[in-house]
Amino acid sequence: MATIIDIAKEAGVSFKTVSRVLNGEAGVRQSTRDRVIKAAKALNYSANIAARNLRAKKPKSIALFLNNPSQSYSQSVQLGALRGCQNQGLFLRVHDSIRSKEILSLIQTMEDGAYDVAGLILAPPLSDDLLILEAIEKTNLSFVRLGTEHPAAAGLRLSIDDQKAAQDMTAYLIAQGHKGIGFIKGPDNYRASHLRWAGFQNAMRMAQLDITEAYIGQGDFSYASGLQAAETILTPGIRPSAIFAANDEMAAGCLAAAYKLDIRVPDHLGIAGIDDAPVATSVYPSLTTIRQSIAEMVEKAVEQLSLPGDIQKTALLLPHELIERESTAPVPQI
Amino acid sequence: MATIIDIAKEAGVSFKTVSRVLNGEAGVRQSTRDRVIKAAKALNYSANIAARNLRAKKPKSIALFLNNPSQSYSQSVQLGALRGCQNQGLFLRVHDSIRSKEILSLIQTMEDGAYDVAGLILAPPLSDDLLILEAIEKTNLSFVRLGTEHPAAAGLRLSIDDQKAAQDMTAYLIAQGHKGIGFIKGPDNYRASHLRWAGFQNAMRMAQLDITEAYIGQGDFSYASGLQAAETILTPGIRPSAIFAANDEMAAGCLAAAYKLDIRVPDHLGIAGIDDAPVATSVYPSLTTIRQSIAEMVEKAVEQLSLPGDIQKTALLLPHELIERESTAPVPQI
DNA sequence: TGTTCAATTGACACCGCTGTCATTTTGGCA
DNA sequence: TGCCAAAATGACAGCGGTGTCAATTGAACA
Repeated sequence: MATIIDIAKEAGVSFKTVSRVLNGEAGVRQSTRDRVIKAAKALNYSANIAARNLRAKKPKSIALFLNNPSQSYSQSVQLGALRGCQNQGLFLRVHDSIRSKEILSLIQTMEDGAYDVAGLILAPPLSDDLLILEAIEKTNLSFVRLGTEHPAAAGLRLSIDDQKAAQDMTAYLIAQGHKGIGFIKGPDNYRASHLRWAGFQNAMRMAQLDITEAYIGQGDFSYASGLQAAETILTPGIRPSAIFAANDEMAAGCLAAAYKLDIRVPDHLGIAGIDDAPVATSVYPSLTTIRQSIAEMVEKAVEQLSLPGDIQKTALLLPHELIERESTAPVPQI
Repeated sequence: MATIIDIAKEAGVSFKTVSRVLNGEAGVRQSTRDRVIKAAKALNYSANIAARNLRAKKPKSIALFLNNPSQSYSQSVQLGALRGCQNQGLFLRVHDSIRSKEILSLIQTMEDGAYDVAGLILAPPLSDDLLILEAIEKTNLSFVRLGTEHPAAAGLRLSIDDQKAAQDMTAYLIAQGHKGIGFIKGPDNYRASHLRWAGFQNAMRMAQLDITEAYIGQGDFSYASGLQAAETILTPGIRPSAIFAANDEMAAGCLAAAYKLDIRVPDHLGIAGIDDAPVATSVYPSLTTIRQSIAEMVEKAVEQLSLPGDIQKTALLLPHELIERESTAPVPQI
């Protein structure tokens, strides 16, 4: 375990200069810089983040607020947050499924300096909870909102372009020959729900297809809700030829409903979701979906929060990708 | 953010004494100890792990070797490891699905002091890879092996009682009235595969039921392999009335096979798995399974490795629990 | 009551790094 | 060539703890 002192000796400079180079500070001659970098490489140096943070008096934790019914979503978020914190040498405090009131009082405590938080991360649906947002805005805490682009509050917003994603998927289904397409909405308190719904409507309108009221269901992003909504949609004699669920867990629920009602997928019913959750490839048929890398998004969030200076107050749209799997197929031409 | 110095002032002792109390060291009078603890509580003190590790020169990382085809399993392992490392103030280096040869050379590097590793964690199937185990034993690195109790090498072993778990599940199926029970084995290079298979055999023998060769399949713990194995088992006219898969992903595969072959679950076929993976509750019907807390197990592994002194060289068996869901039901009496 | 030795407690350095500020080089220009 | 400001570099303290070892205290005993 080489230290900057070892490097200093090796390069024949003071350890402070090494510190400068390693932190990319200005005021070091290029030739010196090169020498130091070469020495660091030679000694296979890796910084002691703990010591660095200690002296630099960086805040030492990130608070993650989580309250999502989807287990896989929560897992991904936590994984990403944890990885990001490791990289930045921060501690993560996960606050899972606690009531708004508790969150409010926690925020107050943090504002008072407890836990030495660098910032907060709000996962949906908390990221659009006006009560909470308002409370945070009153403090001077930095925060990142996940899965929303709504400018309801300051703070960086990180999400995919939900509307475009849903539009893409709907267009894909239409291109496959579907005309009567059902949609299962996410819960109202998620901003993404509205955008995905809007994207669906957009694509339908652009293709001059009607949206049939009876084909639209309401879910809460859980498997059970998808199952129930799909059962309601599919039970009458006239049915959609495809159902697009606002997330994968609900899409898995649709699959279950189809199974119960003896409707073959994808032959008689196409099903699509969003998220590319693990479940998408552990069901039969595997789900056509939109991939978004939740873990990476959260990792990025942590990174932003650990940066010095104020956080950007803009929305960052992350890329998404349509993944074609077995749950959809071209509609046979009659 | 109170420091030990604040506590020292509050309690009227030197900061060194505070340090002693906080670390549970001997040689502090009980009355002093009480005073310090009271002061610490009053100031809502929480230790700065970074500073502590810095001076105490604790090793600063844990290496996790991972090579598991099951995504959810890998996720859980990582989540647990990451949490454990956070608590101990350690860094985690995840080495995912790399070849044995690379692992070997990595181990060598670590033995030479690189990364300052406190220890290694081997997730199955690596935890029973004799080549790797042999290489590690030659070093003086501590290590924990997950999902195995086989004394093939030193190092702590952490797992559930796989044999007992499989036996429990089989007995449960038998109690439901099943007589012809199929089994889908895990891959040979997992110790747990053999134990689960043995547990299945045991329970069948104890119930004086024959094991039908044609009802036994071979999988690799992946969804696809479960699907394929189940298709083979279920295609002939005579079929088992239940299939017990050695993990949940394969059980999900069985469900898919049943669906493809138009066999209703649980009415005409019972299906059970092991793990209580997220997928168990995102398929229809939801899977009867054995719950084991993988994340907790790994968290415990990290804890063990961060402890000073040599690691125990025993096997620790963690509790498991049978979860009854929709994929199994009593066999109707004729 | 004085002495002794173990039980307590405290003083101080230092872990690896960054912040501050002083010092040394450097290059431009008269 | 000499001078000076700017650029480059270095010295040193200190972040919040722990390790070492010395100093103090207290109880037991003479």
